Amino acid sequence: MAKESRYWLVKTEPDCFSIQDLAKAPKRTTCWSGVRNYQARNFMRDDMKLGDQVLIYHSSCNPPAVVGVAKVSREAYPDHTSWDPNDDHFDPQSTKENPRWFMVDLQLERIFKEPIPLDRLRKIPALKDMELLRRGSRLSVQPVRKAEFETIEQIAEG
DNA sequence: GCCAACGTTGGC
DNA sequence: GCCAACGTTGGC
Repeated sequence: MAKESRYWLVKTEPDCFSIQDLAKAPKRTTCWSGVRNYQARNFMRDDMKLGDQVLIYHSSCNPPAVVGVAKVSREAYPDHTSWDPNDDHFDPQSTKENPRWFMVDLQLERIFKEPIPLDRLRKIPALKDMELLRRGSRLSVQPVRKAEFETIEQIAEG
């Protein structure tokens, strides 16, 4: 499924980096650094392609919600924050010769007029199999099915 | 390769 | 702040 996915969802804590921060970034673009989970890394490194659409999700906030859409503007390259001893995401086992962690660049497409909160997503039958809604789901980069993406877009457009 | 201990995520 | 669920680590 991941191999064919052209739609994704990434989580971010808005206290740390929000979609509004992305809107203010140069070229409305950011490198998605700091992912330190192998499954999430593999999706970024192996499967995310230029132009793929990415739902932005705000987590650890009230309410947690899907807040907008970005697109992949650069495919995977090594996450340099893993080499910086002063960075929170430093990993001494990642080297420039053999990088362990990767990231993509994301460019903002649009911010939803109304964020779609988690409890609302849970009530939508078409989304019942979303990874995000799975009990205990913690993946910070995850594939989204086309139909799920389109359902969310329709809701966001009112 | 098993699994207990530990650390992290993230909703509530 | 709590805690369930999950991922990683490391001893054996």
